[in-house]
Amino acid sequence: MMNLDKTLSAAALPVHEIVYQDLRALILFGEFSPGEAVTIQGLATRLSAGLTPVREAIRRLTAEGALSFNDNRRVCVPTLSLKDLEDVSFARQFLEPKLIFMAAQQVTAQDIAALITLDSALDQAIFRGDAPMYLRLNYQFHHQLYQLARAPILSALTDGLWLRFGPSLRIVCGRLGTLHLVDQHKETLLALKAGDPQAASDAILQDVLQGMEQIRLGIA
Amino acid sequence: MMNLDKTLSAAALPVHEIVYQDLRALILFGEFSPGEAVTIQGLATRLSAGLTPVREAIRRLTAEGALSFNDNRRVCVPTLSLKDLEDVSFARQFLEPKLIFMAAQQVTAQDIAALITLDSALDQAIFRGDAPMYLRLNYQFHHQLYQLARAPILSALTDGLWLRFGPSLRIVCGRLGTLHLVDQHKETLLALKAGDPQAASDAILQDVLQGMEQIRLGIA
DNA sequence: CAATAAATAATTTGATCATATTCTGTGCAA
DNA sequence: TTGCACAGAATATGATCAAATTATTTATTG
Repeated sequence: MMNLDKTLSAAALPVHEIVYQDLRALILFGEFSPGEAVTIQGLATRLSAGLTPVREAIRRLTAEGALSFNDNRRVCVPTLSLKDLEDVSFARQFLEPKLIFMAAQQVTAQDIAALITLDSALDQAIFRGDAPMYLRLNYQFHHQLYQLARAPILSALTDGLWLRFGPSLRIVCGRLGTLHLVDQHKETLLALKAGDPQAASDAILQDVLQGMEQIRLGIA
Repeated sequence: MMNLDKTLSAAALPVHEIVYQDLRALILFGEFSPGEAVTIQGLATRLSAGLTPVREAIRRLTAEGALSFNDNRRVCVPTLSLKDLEDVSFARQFLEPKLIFMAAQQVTAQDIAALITLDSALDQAIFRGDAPMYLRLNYQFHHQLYQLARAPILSALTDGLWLRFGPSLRIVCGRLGTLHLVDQHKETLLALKAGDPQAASDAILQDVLQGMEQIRLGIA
């Protein structure tokens, strides 16, 4: 008999991959908060998966810093200290401008159009006060820029940082709402259209600094 | 009955942790070369472990970029392209100086003494032409510096980069020997003793640039 | 007939699960 | 306070199935 999954989805991903993505989304956009405990069996039940795939997904996210493996062998979502936030901020401050500089050098009109669409949806989410959607789209906007740089290693490093501050960002948004949020996406897009890598890089740096400052205010 | 492991080793680490460390060492210092395939069952046999712990270790190292997960669902040690090396180099160029700057601000005389011991052993390994030992000690020297910075997130990022260029560095050493190797460890240690964070930071930057250049020459 | 290509069988490897074992912390009793 | 038992959770194994690779055979063509 033919595999239904293959006909419906593109590639029939392994369960451990699906669990990884689901758990990742739960941490970034969902309901897992800093400090919250994560049990293997709980996740297996929740996502209707076996223990082995869940285990694999957890190890992966632990390696990325999205989860922390305690001495008790228990796993939880780490709490970001102010010191940690400074470290993340430092890393983002040079990684993101570099990525966007590289992206700007090879971006196509089509790529820019896609980014503009994304940014419009983002604005609407902010206006509606739809925090979960804002979180998703904001991440997606940045993530898509990373992809355009075609620098897999730097992209992976930068992507990984989102898992560190994601849960805190979510808490901040939940507490303060979305209406006050500002970004430098418009400026970045203008620089991309103008084919000015340096300006795009500068705009993103401002965006990063603003974003990190929001979190600092939120968790302080 | 009492667990023997606990009396002998420090903590009775889980098998998946031991497998992780072993496999990590095999990639960094051992015999796994870029492009080489890694099979779950092969590792399980080799390390006398079950499939699940091996699986977990592999997922962890995949997340760190030490292994790559192909479309075939097979796993192998990735080959570092010149472009990749540039990216790694870029990241190291700002991460390591930052870490060493922070380390220099809180390093103790005891810490410095330990580093000097390490560096002496390193010199001897170079003199003896003992490449495997050189690789281990060189990594350990840097790793120990990272620890002193007390910046877990930045340390983890930087540590992870070694897994990216480790296999290539090993090949280069095997091909060119160790006698021509140079580093800036002495200068770094002097700056640490003098309590001069900026000088230590500068010295490490030179060390990183030299190291990356060695690899570039080796894989070109 | 030789050589290449296609099809098929055999083997290896990966994915997942059910189950047994070990570990950790907690509450209760001495 | 100390020791013990128990519940919840993590750990680890081997069995089973599915997918992919390799080897073998068969077919086809120049």
